[in-house]
Amino acid sequence: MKLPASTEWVLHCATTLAQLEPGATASAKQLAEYFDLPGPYLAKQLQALVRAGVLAATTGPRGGFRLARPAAEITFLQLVEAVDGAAPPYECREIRQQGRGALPPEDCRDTCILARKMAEAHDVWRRHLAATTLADILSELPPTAPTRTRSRLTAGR
Amino acid sequence: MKLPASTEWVLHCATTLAQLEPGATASAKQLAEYFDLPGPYLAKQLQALVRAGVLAATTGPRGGFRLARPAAEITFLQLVEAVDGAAPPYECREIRQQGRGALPPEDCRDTCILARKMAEAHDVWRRHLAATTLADILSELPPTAPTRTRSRLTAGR
DNA sequence: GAGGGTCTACTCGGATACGGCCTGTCCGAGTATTTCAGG
DNA sequence: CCTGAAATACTCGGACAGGCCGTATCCGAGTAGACCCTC
Repeated sequence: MKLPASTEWVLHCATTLAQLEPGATASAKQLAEYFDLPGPYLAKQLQALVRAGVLAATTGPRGGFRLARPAAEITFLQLVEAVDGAAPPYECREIRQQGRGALPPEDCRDTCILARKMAEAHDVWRRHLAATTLADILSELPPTAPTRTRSRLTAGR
Repeated sequence: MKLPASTEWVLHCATTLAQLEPGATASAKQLAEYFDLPGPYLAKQLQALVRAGVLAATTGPRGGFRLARPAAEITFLQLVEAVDGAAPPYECREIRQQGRGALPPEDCRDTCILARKMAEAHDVWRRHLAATTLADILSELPPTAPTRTRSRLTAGR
């Protein structure tokens, strides 16, 4: 069970975008240089965030990405599932109904207990990530962070 | 973030072994036929459980696998991490210290807030899986299950 | 000086190769059982 | 009938290929801005 490395990228990029003044944008190239990441591949991940409705993109000069909603309404779960997908890690393939020990269908009306326990754990994980928003992160940053971020980000403009 | 398909296999196999009488064993071939799984590959996963100290293996005729400890002391977490590894899914590569926006080391004494939040979610997940033991599963099965399982399992002996 | 058209340069968006891990398979080492011969 | 050893068949254990997903890269379509020419 491994999350893509791009998960860290989008979390940091979203935190960075949340520090811009409302309406301002940052291009994929700027963000890539800000974190020393492969630019085109980072752009691919940011596109996924646009498809998920978390980011909004504008083309042309001075264009780029910005948050599609207030930072308080963007959760970690939305960011993670945008790049990794929302499929649960444990997939029940109903092996209890296969082979010599196959259970009869009438004993399988309810979902498998094992699958249910695994799904519960996944639900706890999702809830924990859904409880944290970008606004929570910003409130824990030093007050001088946004200005520093903005200046360093636009240094290569 | 995806768990191996063998996760489901070992959960079901461990539940099956927990239904045997104490000291009895079941071979990889028996378990494979019981669930219609690829035998050699299943054996590979069961070996991982042996290395993790969850199962004990005895060779020779009438040999096979059995639980290394009472069912009440075997948690889902031990089973899952035996086949998938204990590495956390989110790996912080400290990209905050790279590129144009690199933070100075004195601002990075504490672990990254993003990594901490992700680690918390992973901890919640692990705790939930650690709270469920094989004994809990057995208590939710119908009382007739163990005898049925034993007879079906040894049918191909 | 003001306005309109064109031109440019920069942006996102999707389609295309490479590498690593999971899946699946095989064969070899070791051992408890079984068998059989001898006493 | 009992004892002992040897043969045997069954088990686990680790080493070997194939396929799929994540990683990395490229080029094309579209657009907002800037420039310049004209009135």
